[in-house]
Amino acid sequence: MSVESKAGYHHGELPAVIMALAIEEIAEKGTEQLSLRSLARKAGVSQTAPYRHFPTKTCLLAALATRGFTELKDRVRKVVASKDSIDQRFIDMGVTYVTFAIENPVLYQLMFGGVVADFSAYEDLHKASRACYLEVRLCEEELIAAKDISCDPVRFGGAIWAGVHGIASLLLNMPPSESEDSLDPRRAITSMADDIEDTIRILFAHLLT
Amino acid sequence: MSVESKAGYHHGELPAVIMALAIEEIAEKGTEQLSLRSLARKAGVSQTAPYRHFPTKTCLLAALATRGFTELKDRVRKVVASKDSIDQRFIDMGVTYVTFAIENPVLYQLMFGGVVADFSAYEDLHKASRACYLEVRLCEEELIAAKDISCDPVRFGGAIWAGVHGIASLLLNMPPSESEDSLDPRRAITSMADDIEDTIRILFAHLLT
DNA sequence: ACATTAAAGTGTTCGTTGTCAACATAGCGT
DNA sequence: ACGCTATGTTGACAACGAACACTTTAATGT
Repeated sequence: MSVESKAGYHHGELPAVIMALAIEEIAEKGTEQLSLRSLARKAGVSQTAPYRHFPTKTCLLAALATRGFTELKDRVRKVVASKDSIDQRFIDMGVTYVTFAIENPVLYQLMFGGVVADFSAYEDLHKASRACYLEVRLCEEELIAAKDISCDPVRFGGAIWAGVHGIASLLLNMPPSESEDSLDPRRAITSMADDIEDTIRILFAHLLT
Repeated sequence: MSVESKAGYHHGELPAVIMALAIEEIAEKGTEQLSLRSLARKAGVSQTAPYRHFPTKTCLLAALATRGFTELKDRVRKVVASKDSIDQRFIDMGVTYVTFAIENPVLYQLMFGGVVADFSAYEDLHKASRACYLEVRLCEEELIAAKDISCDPVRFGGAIWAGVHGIASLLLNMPPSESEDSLDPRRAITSMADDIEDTIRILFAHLLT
C-alpha cells in the first residue's frame, strides 16, 4: 500500500536497527541473554528476518565488533592526519582510544572480551581489527621516527598499547564504588602518565640492571 | 564402596569436572557455543545434572570467573606474604598477574571480558573480585608506604593496574602473526618497563608541565 | 513502460538448549 | 535400622538458533 511504510518493509535499515537494538540489549542483559528473535520482535519484523543480514548470532556479534574496530580506526586516523604536533597527536590518539572505549563499552567488550573466539573465522572482523591496529602502529612509528627513539617498534607499540588498553579496561570494569571522578579520559591518561612514570622507573627498572 | 565406582554417581566431583570441561569447550568454541547439556554428556551424566550445581548457564560462567578471582588473589597473597624486598615483591606481583592471565586465558576473559554483565548479581563473584582487587591494592599500598611516594593511592594503583592488565590483555588478544616470542611474562613486563619508561617520560610528561 | 531479477521479509519446521518439576538413589548422622 | 539431605535421573515444555521454501518489494535493463 502507499501508506507511509508504517508496517512496510524496512528497506536497508534493518541491519542498522538490529545492531542498535543488539547494543542496547547486550548492555542490559549481557551477550548470553541476547536473542536474535527478540531483536526481530522489537524491530517489528519477522522472527527470522535478521538472519538475512546476520546468518548467525555470532555473525551479529562479529559484525558489531567489526563496526567497533572500523570506527576506532577512523577516529585514530583523523588524529593522525591532523596538523598538530607529533606529541599532541600521540596524546590525542591515547585519549581517542580511551574515549571510544568509554563511549562504546559494549563494542569495546566485543572487540577485546573474547566473546568471538576466533577472529580469523570472520574475514571482515579479521581485516578490520588488523587495519585498526595498523593505524595505531602508524601513529607510533611516526613518533619513533620523530623522536629518534632507540627501541624495537613492536615492543614500543606493545608498551604503549598495553598502557592505553589497560586504562580503558580499567575504567570499564572498575567497581563503581571507587574513584568515580576518573571517568574523564584525559584526566585518566594524564593521571596514569604522572604516576606510572615514577612507578615504573622506581620498580621495574630494577629488573633491567 | 571404597573402590571408585565407575558408572556410579559422581559424588562431589561433578562441579569440578563440569568446570574443567567448560574451560576446554570455551577455549575451543567460545562462550556462545557452550552448552550445559553437551558438558553433561561429556561428563557422562544426565543432561540436567549440572543444573544442581549451576542453576543457570550464566551461573556456571560466574562460578568460573569467581574461581579465577580467588586463585589470582591467592597467588598474589603468597607473593605479598613472602619475605622478599618490597621492590621484588611488587615485581613478582606483576609477573604473577600476567602469568595467571597467560596460563588461564579463558578464566581471565571471563573475569574481565564482560560476558557476565553484572557482577553484583552474583554475590560470590562480587566478593571474590573485590577481595582480589583489595589484595593487589594491599601490595601497592605497602609499596607506597615504603617508597614514600607522593600521590593519590587510588591513582597510583590505577596506573599500575592499568599497565599490568594492559600487558595481560595484549598478550592474550594479540594477533598471533607478530612477536611470537613475547609470551614469557617476565620478558613482557621487563620489555614494557624498558620501553614505556622512555616513552612516557618523553611524551606524556609534556602534558604535565 | 514492462518484464526480469536480486534483495529483503515471511511462515514454517526441526533439532537443541535452558529451565523446571517430580522422582530415585547414595551416603550420612542419629 | 531409619529417615534426611545431597546429588543425579527422567520427562516435559517453551524459546531459541538455524534451515527451508515461499512471497513481496525495489531496482534494473531493454
